[in-house]
Amino acid sequence: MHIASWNVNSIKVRSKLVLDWFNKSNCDILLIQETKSQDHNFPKDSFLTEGLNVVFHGQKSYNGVAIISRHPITNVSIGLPGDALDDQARYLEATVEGIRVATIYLPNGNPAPGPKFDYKISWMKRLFKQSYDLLKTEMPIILGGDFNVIPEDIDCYDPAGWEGDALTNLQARAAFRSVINLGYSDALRTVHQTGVFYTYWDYQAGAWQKDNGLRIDHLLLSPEAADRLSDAGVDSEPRGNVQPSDHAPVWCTLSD
DNA sequence: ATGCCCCCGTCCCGGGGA
Repeated sequence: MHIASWNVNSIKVRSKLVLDWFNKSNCDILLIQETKSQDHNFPKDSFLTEGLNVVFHGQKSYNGVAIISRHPITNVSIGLPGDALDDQARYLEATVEGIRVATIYLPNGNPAPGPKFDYKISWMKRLFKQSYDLLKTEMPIILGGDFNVIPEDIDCYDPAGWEGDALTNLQARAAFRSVINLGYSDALRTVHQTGVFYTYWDYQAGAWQKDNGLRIDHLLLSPEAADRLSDAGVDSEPRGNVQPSDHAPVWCTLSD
C-alpha cells in the first residue's frame, strides 16, 4: 500500500501532473493540500474518468484539501473538530482499505507572534485532541500533510536564518512533538534516522537550484500503521517539472 | 533591509503563501 502526501498549490493548474505522478508512482492513496478550489470547481472528472476515487473540501482562493484513491473511500469526515467558527478548509478524514487517513493543511502562522500564529497554535491543540481520539479506534491511522513545521534544524537549509519564524518556532515544534509523543511515528525519520530530506523549495531566489529546502510535509503513523511501515521517502523529481508545485510528495509504503 | 515567484479573483493589483 503506497500512501503519499503532496501540497499541490492549485489542483486546477496541477491536475495533470498530479494524475501522472499518481499513476507513475503506483500510488494507492494521495493526500492533497492547497487545492485552492471550491468544491463545484474541483476538476474531479480528471480522476473519475481514470477510475479513481476522489473526495475534497475546499473554499475560494485559499487552502483546500482532497484525497485521491485507487480504492473506495468511505466514512468521510470534513473539518477538524473543536472550533465551530473555524471556516478554513484545512482538514479532511476518511477510511480507505481499513486505514483512517487525514489530509492536513496546517496554518503557516507567520508573522509570529500575532493572531495568525495564535490560530496556528490553537489549531495544533485541536489536532492533538483529534489525534488522541483517533488512537482509541485502534485503526491504522495516517496523518499526512503540510504541517508547516520544520521539526529539527537538520530539516532546514539555513536554521539560523529561519530562527524566529513560525515554522521553526519552539512552541510549534513542541506542539508537533506532542502528537508524536502520543504514539505517532514520523514515517520518514523512522526509515531514515539521519540524512537531509526536503519537501519544499521556495519559487524565489533559485531555491530549488541551490537546494535551499525545508522539510515541512510529514506522514505521521499510529502504532498500528507504523507496525506495517516498510519504506518511506520524498520524491523530489516533480519539483523539477515545468510549472511545478513548490512542494514535493512525501510517501510511505505499508505492508498488506 | 527588501524582494525575488506563483496562484487566486466580480482580476492587471493586492493578499497569501513559507
